[in-house]
Amino acid sequence: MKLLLKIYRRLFKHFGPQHWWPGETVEEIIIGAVLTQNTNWGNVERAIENLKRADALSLRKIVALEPETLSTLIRPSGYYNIKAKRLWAVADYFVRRCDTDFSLLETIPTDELRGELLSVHGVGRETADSILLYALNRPVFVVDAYTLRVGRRHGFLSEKDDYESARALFERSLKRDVQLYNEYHALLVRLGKEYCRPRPRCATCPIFNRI
DNA sequence: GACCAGGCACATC
DNA sequence: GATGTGCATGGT
Repeated sequence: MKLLLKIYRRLFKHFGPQHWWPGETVEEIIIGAVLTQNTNWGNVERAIENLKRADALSLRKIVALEPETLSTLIRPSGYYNIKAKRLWAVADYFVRRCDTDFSLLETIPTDELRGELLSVHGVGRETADSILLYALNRPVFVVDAYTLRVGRRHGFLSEKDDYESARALFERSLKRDVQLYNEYHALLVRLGKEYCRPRPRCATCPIFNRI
């Protein structure tokens, strides 16, 4: 069996399903994908809670907010001035593109949609791919800091691997499956948080030591 | 107090 | 194309 599938099965057996993305609606997932950039998810939840209380947890509401109001609401998620601009740009894109009726995007090829997202200010590869996979159910493998750290430390990625080469490895090693990509990424984050931290280095990884 | 957290744009070489 | 820097809150 392929190594990456074997690793997935071990992770799943050890941790169980992770129930990602932790968001109630498509729009909440998109908003969270921007707010979580280089930021602890707990802080993102506070920001989302603020938006909810202000009845502004929707892309249409966000484009209508004053910049200062938006940055104040999302303040707990950090980088709030920058993220206010990014979140507004993403909201503006989806409002213009489909008026937040996401079913209208279903006929657009994934690569094309990815290109559009990457052209939006504040949307890089991980944010684009998180939106594609978790909000729009496209089979794109999301790479992040955890993926690279786990992969390099345990030898299935090299130091020279970057975002795109890591994504290519996962996508050619696994069947093209939204649910599999969803769960796998979430499990890698879980492993990265609990065991595969920057320091101290984990001496007894419960997953990889037994492969 | 240091380190970390589900990145990105921009400047500079 | 590679590398460095600013952005900021809140938990450990």
